[in-house]
Amino acid sequence: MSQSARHSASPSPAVSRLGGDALHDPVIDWFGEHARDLPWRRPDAGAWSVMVSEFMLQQTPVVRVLPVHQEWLARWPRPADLAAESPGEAVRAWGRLGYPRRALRLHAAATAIAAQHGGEVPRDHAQLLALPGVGEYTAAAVASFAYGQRHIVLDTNVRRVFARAVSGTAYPPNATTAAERRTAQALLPADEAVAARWAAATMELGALVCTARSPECGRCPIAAHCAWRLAGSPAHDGPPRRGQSYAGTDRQVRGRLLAVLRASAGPVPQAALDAVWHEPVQRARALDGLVEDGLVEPLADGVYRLPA
DNA sequence: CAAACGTGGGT
DNA sequence: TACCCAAGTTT
Repeated sequence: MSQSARHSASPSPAVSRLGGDALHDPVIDWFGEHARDLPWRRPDAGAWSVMVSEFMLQQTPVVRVLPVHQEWLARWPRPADLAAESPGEAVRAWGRLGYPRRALRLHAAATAIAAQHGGEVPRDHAQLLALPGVGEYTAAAVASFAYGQRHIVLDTNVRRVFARAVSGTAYPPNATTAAERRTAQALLPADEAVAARWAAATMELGALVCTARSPECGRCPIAAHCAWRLAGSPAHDGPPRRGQSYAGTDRQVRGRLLAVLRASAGPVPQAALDAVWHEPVQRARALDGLVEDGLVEPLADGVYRLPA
Protein backbone atom coordinates (compact mmCIF):
# COMPACT_ATOMS: atom_id res chain seq x y z
CA MET A 1 0.00 0.00 0.00
CA SER A 2 1.05 3.58 -0.35
CA GLN A 3 2.40 5.39 2.65
CA SER A 4 0.11 8.26 1.88
CA ALA A 5 -2.95 6.31 2.91
CA ARG A 6 -1.76 6.11 6.48
CA HIS A 7 -0.76 9.70 7.03
CA SER A 8 -2.83 11.84 4.75
CA ALA A 9 -6.60 11.65 4.45
CA SER A 10 -6.51 12.58 0.79
CA PRO A 11 -3.22 12.97 -0.99
CA SER A 12 -3.07 15.67 -3.60
CA PRO A 13 -3.75 14.56 -7.17
CA ALA A 14 -0.12 15.14 -8.03
CA VAL A 15 1.09 12.89 -5.23
CA SER A 16 -1.43 10.18 -6.08
CA ARG A 17 -0.42 10.21 -9.72
CA LEU A 18 3.25 10.14 -8.87
CA GLY A 19 3.21 7.75 -5.96
CA GLY A 20 6.16 7.74 -3.62
CA ASP A 21 7.11 4.23 -4.64
CA ALA A 22 8.06 5.35 -8.14
CA LEU A 23 10.52 7.84 -6.69
CA HIS A 24 12.07 6.19 -3.63
CA ASP A 25 14.33 3.65 -5.27
CA PRO A 26 15.72 5.87 -8.03
CA VAL A 27 16.50 8.70 -5.65
CA ILE A 28 17.96 6.49 -2.94
CA ASP A 29 20.02 4.54 -5.47
CA TRP A 30 21.28 7.79 -6.96
CA PHE A 31 22.23 8.93 -3.46
CA GLY A 32 24.20 5.74 -2.94
CA GLU A 33 26.35 6.58 -5.94
CA HIS A 34 26.65 10.34 -5.75
CA ALA A 35 26.40 11.39 -2.11
CA ARG A 36 29.22 13.67 -1.02
CA ASP A 37 31.54 12.38 1.65
CA LEU A 38 30.82 15.03 4.27
CA PRO A 39 32.31 14.81 7.78
CA TRP A 40 28.94 14.93 9.52
CA ARG A 41 27.71 12.02 7.38
CA ARG A 42 30.50 9.61 8.18
CA PRO A 43 29.69 6.53 10.25
CA ASP A 44 31.78 7.79 13.15
CA ALA A 45 30.06 11.17 13.23
CA GLY A 46 27.94 11.57 16.32
CA ALA A 47 24.78 13.56 16.89
CA TRP A 48 26.81 16.53 18.11
CA SER A 49 28.70 16.68 14.83
CA VAL A 50 25.41 16.58 12.97
CA MET A 51 23.92 19.28 15.15
CA VAL A 52 26.91 21.60 14.77
CA SER A 53 26.78 21.13 11.01
CA GLU A 54 23.07 21.91 10.90
CA PHE A 55 23.55 25.19 12.75
CA MET A 56 26.42 26.19 10.51
CA LEU A 57 24.56 25.21 7.36
CA GLN A 58 21.61 27.46 8.10
CA GLN A 59 21.98 29.83 5.14
CA THR A 60 25.71 29.14 4.70
CA PRO A 61 27.15 26.99 1.86
CA VAL A 62 28.79 23.64 2.58
CA VAL A 63 32.23 24.63 1.30
CA ARG A 64 32.49 27.45 3.80
CA VAL A 65 31.21 25.33 6.67
CA LEU A 66 33.67 22.46 6.19
CA PRO A 67 36.82 23.99 7.76
CA VAL A 68 34.98 25.66 10.62
CA HIS A 69 33.05 22.52 11.46
CA GLN A 70 36.30 20.58 11.64
CA GLU A 71 37.80 23.16 14.00
CA TRP A 72 34.77 23.16 16.25
CA LEU A 73 34.59 19.39 16.57
CA ALA A 74 38.31 19.15 17.33
CA ARG A 75 38.10 21.90 19.92
CA TRP A 76 34.72 21.02 21.43
CA PRO A 77 34.11 17.30 20.82
CA ARG A 78 31.09 17.19 23.11
CA PRO A 79 28.34 19.69 23.94
CA ALA A 80 29.69 20.08 27.47
CA ASP A 81 33.05 21.19 26.08
CA LEU A 82 31.45 24.08 24.28
CA ALA A 83 29.22 24.86 27.23
CA ALA A 84 32.33 25.23 29.39
CA GLU A 85 33.58 28.05 27.16
CA SER A 86 32.42 31.65 27.17
CA PRO A 87 29.81 32.55 24.53
CA GLY A 88 32.33 35.05 23.18
CA GLU A 89 34.71 32.25 22.24
CA ALA A 90 31.93 30.61 20.25
CA VAL A 91 31.31 33.89 18.45
CA ARG A 92 35.02 34.28 17.75
CA ALA A 93 35.39 30.73 16.47
CA TRP A 94 32.35 31.23 14.27
CA GLY A 95 34.60 33.37 12.12
CA ARG A 96 33.02 34.69 8.96
CA LEU A 97 30.23 32.15 8.55
CA GLY A 98 27.70 34.94 8.94
CA TYR A 99 24.62 35.33 11.14
CA PRO A 100 26.71 35.13 14.34
CA ARG A 101 23.63 34.86 16.51
CA ARG A 102 23.75 31.22 15.45
CA ALA A 103 27.01 30.85 17.35
CA LEU A 104 25.38 32.27 20.45
CA ARG A 105 22.39 29.98 20.07
CA LEU A 106 24.53 26.93 19.49
CA HIS A 107 26.43 27.76 22.65
CA ALA A 108 23.15 28.14 24.50
CA ALA A 109 21.90 24.87 23.08
CA ALA A 110 25.09 23.13 24.23
CA THR A 111 24.60 24.61 27.68
CA ALA A 112 21.04 23.30 27.82
CA ILE A 113 22.16 19.87 26.62
CA ALA A 114 24.86 19.71 29.28
CA ALA A 115 22.50 20.87 32.03
CA GLN A 116 19.26 19.16 31.10
CA HIS A 117 20.05 16.21 28.84
CA GLY A 118 23.02 14.59 30.53
CA GLY A 119 25.37 15.99 27.90
CA GLU A 120 23.76 14.01 25.08
CA VAL A 121 22.01 15.60 22.12
CA PRO A 122 18.37 14.67 22.71
CA ARG A 123 16.76 12.14 20.38
CA ASP A 124 13.25 13.41 20.89
CA HIS A 125 11.98 15.80 18.25
CA ALA A 126 10.09 17.97 20.74
CA GLN A 127 13.13 18.24 23.00
CA LEU A 128 15.28 19.20 20.04
CA LEU A 129 12.77 21.81 18.98
CA ALA A 130 12.89 23.36 22.43
CA LEU A 131 16.63 24.09 22.11
CA PRO A 132 17.72 27.62 21.18
CA GLY A 133 18.28 28.04 17.45
CA VAL A 134 16.54 24.78 16.59
CA GLY A 135 13.48 25.24 14.40
CA GLU A 136 11.27 22.90 12.45
CA TYR A 137 13.92 22.00 9.90
CA THR A 138 16.86 21.52 12.26
CA ALA A 139 14.91 19.41 14.75
CA ALA A 140 13.83 17.07 11.97
CA ALA A 141 17.29 17.01 10.41
CA VAL A 142 19.05 16.04 13.64
CA ALA A 143 16.42 13.43 14.53
CA SER A 144 16.62 11.98 11.03
CA PHE A 145 20.33 12.23 10.17
CA ALA A 146 21.78 11.60 13.60
CA TYR A 147 19.25 9.13 14.95
CA GLY A 148 17.73 7.61 11.83
CA GLN A 149 14.19 8.60 12.69
CA ARG A 150 11.28 9.11 10.33
CA HIS A 151 10.54 12.81 9.88
CA ILE A 152 9.75 15.11 7.00
CA VAL A 153 12.86 17.21 6.48
CA LEU A 154 11.91 20.32 4.55
CA ASP A 155 14.88 22.46 3.71
CA THR A 156 15.22 24.68 0.67
CA ASN A 157 16.64 21.81 -1.43
CA VAL A 158 13.87 19.35 -0.65
CA ARG A 159 11.22 22.00 -1.10
CA ARG A 160 12.58 22.82 -4.55
CA VAL A 161 12.73 19.15 -5.57
CA PHE A 162 9.12 18.64 -4.52
CA ALA A 163 8.00 21.91 -6.10
CA ARG A 164 9.35 20.71 -9.41
CA ALA A 165 8.77 16.97 -9.31
CA VAL A 166 5.34 17.10 -7.68
CA SER A 167 3.83 20.55 -8.14
CA GLY A 168 5.37 21.34 -11.50
CA THR A 169 6.58 24.79 -10.49
CA ALA A 170 10.08 26.16 -10.90
CA TYR A 171 10.33 27.20 -7.24
CA PRO A 172 8.58 26.55 -3.93
CA PRO A 173 6.63 29.28 -2.12
CA ASN A 174 8.63 31.81 -0.12
CA ALA A 175 7.60 30.29 3.20
CA THR A 176 6.91 26.63 3.94
CA THR A 177 3.21 25.89 3.54
CA ALA A 178 0.85 23.27 4.92
CA ALA A 179 0.50 21.90 1.41
CA GLU A 180 4.23 21.29 1.21
CA ARG A 181 4.16 19.46 4.54
CA ARG A 182 1.32 17.30 3.27
CA THR A 183 3.22 16.44 0.12
CA ALA A 184 6.37 15.59 2.05
CA GLN A 185 4.38 13.47 4.50
CA ALA A 186 2.64 11.61 1.70
CA LEU A 187 5.95 10.80 0.01
CA LEU A 188 7.79 9.80 3.17
CA PRO A 189 8.63 6.07 3.09
CA ALA A 190 6.93 4.01 5.81
CA ASP A 191 10.08 2.26 6.99
CA GLU A 192 12.05 4.36 9.44
CA ALA A 193 15.51 3.66 8.06
CA VAL A 194 14.36 4.14 4.48
CA ALA A 195 12.66 7.40 5.42
CA ALA A 196 15.88 8.73 6.94
CA ARG A 197 17.78 7.75 3.81
CA TRP A 198 15.13 9.37 1.65
CA ALA A 199 15.41 12.62 3.58
CA ALA A 200 19.15 12.82 3.01
CA ALA A 201 18.82 11.69 -0.61
CA THR A 202 16.19 14.25 -1.62
CA MET A 203 18.22 16.98 0.02
CA GLU A 204 21.36 15.93 -1.82
CA LEU A 205 19.47 15.73 -5.09
CA GLY A 206 18.38 19.33 -4.65
CA ALA A 207 21.87 20.43 -3.71
CA LEU A 208 23.71 18.71 -6.57
CA VAL A 209 21.30 18.23 -9.48
CA CYS A 210 17.97 19.99 -9.01
CA THR A 211 19.67 23.28 -8.26
CA ALA A 212 17.99 26.67 -8.11
CA ARG A 213 19.78 28.34 -11.00
CA SER A 214 20.49 25.68 -13.60
CA PRO A 215 19.16 22.21 -12.84
CA GLU A 216 20.92 19.35 -14.61
CA CYS A 217 17.88 17.35 -15.53
CA GLY A 218 19.99 15.10 -17.70
CA ARG A 219 21.53 13.69 -14.55
CA CYS A 220 18.32 13.49 -12.55
CA PRO A 221 17.15 10.00 -11.57
CA ILE A 222 13.48 11.07 -11.61
CA ALA A 223 13.46 13.35 -14.63
CA ALA A 224 10.97 11.05 -16.33
CA HIS A 225 8.49 11.60 -13.49
CA CYS A 226 9.09 15.30 -12.94
CA ALA A 227 5.91 17.36 -13.26
CA TRP A 228 7.86 20.51 -14.03
CA ARG A 229 9.78 18.89 -16.87
CA LEU A 230 6.67 17.24 -18.23
CA ALA A 231 5.08 20.69 -18.32
CA GLY A 232 7.97 22.05 -20.35
CA SER A 233 9.96 23.56 -17.48
CA PRO A 234 7.84 26.73 -17.22
CA ALA A 235 9.53 29.81 -15.79
CA HIS A 236 8.70 31.06 -12.32
CA ASP A 237 5.54 33.14 -12.40
CA GLY A 238 4.45 34.06 -8.86
CA PRO A 239 5.62 37.08 -6.86
CA PRO A 240 9.32 37.93 -7.10
CA ARG A 241 11.48 35.69 -4.98
CA ARG A 242 12.45 37.64 -1.94
CA GLY A 243 15.94 39.02 -2.18
CA GLN A 244 18.16 40.36 0.56
CA SER A 245 19.67 43.80 0.47
CA TYR A 246 22.86 44.32 2.34
CA ALA A 247 24.98 47.31 1.34
CA GLY A 248 24.38 50.22 3.66
CA THR A 249 22.18 48.29 6.06
CA ASP A 250 22.58 47.84 9.78
CA ARG A 251 23.59 44.28 9.02
CA GLN A 252 26.65 45.46 7.19
CA VAL A 253 27.59 47.76 10.06
CA ARG A 254 27.04 45.01 12.61
CA GLY A 255 29.26 42.76 10.55
CA ARG A 256 32.08 45.28 10.54
CA LEU A 257 31.80 45.98 14.24
CA LEU A 258 31.84 42.33 15.14
CA ALA A 259 34.79 41.68 12.83
CA VAL A 260 36.82 44.14 14.90
CA LEU A 261 35.76 42.48 18.13
CA ARG A 262 36.57 39.00 16.82
CA ALA A 263 40.02 40.07 15.70
CA SER A 264 40.93 41.48 19.08
CA ALA A 265 42.06 39.22 21.88
CA GLY A 266 40.89 41.66 24.50
CA PRO A 267 38.46 44.56 25.01
CA VAL A 268 38.22 47.15 22.24
CA PRO A 269 38.06 50.94 22.75
CA GLN A 270 35.20 52.92 21.29
CA ALA A 271 37.52 54.64 18.82
CA ALA A 272 38.37 51.36 17.10
CA LEU A 273 34.66 50.69 16.58
CA ASP A 274 33.94 54.22 15.43
CA ALA A 275 36.42 53.72 12.61
CA VAL A 276 34.33 51.09 10.84
CA TRP A 277 31.43 53.36 9.83
CA HIS A 278 31.17 57.06 9.12
CA GLU A 279 27.55 57.67 10.05
CA PRO A 280 27.32 57.96 13.87
CA VAL A 281 23.59 57.38 14.31
CA GLN A 282 23.53 54.14 12.35
CA ARG A 283 26.79 53.06 13.92
CA ALA A 284 25.42 53.54 17.42
CA ARG A 285 22.20 51.76 16.53
CA ALA A 286 24.12 48.79 15.17
CA LEU A 287 26.31 48.58 18.26
CA ASP A 288 23.28 48.83 20.53
CA GLY A 289 21.70 46.03 18.56
CA LEU A 290 24.72 43.80 19.04
CA VAL A 291 24.67 44.49 22.77
CA GLU A 292 20.94 43.85 22.85
CA ASP A 293 21.49 40.51 21.11
CA GLY A 294 24.20 39.51 23.57
CA LEU A 295 26.88 39.44 20.88
CA VAL A 296 28.78 42.31 22.44
CA GLU A 297 29.36 43.21 26.06
CA PRO A 298 29.86 46.85 27.09
CA LEU A 299 32.43 47.47 29.81
CA ALA A 300 32.99 50.71 31.62
CA ASP A 301 34.39 53.77 29.84
CA GLY A 302 33.23 53.03 26.30
CA VAL A 303 35.12 49.77 26.00
CA TYR A 304 33.57 46.68 24.44
CA ARG A 305 34.33 42.99 24.13
CA LEU A 306 32.81 39.69 23.05
CA PRO A 307 30.60 38.26 25.81
CA ALA A 308 32.45 36.57 28.66
C1' DC B 1 3.60 37.02 8.70
C1' DA B 2 7.02 40.11 6.87
C1' DA B 3 11.35 41.61 8.15
C1' DA B 4 15.72 41.26 10.36
C1' DC B 5 19.74 38.76 10.55
C1' DG B 6 26.22 38.10 7.55
C1' DT B 7 29.09 36.74 4.17
C1' DG B 8 30.98 35.42 -0.12
C1' DG B 9 30.90 33.11 -4.64
C1' DG B 10 28.68 32.46 -9.12
C1' DT B 11 26.61 34.52 -13.30
C1' DT C 1 28.10 45.80 -11.90
C1' DA C 2 24.00 44.07 -9.75
C1' DC C 3 21.49 40.39 -8.39
C1' DC C 4 20.80 35.68 -6.96
C1' DC C 5 21.47 32.18 -3.78
C1' DA C 6 23.11 29.30 0.27
C1' DA C 7 20.94 22.38 4.97
C1' DG C 8 16.72 28.76 8.65
C1' DT C 9 15.20 30.87 13.09
C1' DT C 10 13.17 34.37 15.62
C1' DT C 11 10.15 38.19 16.60
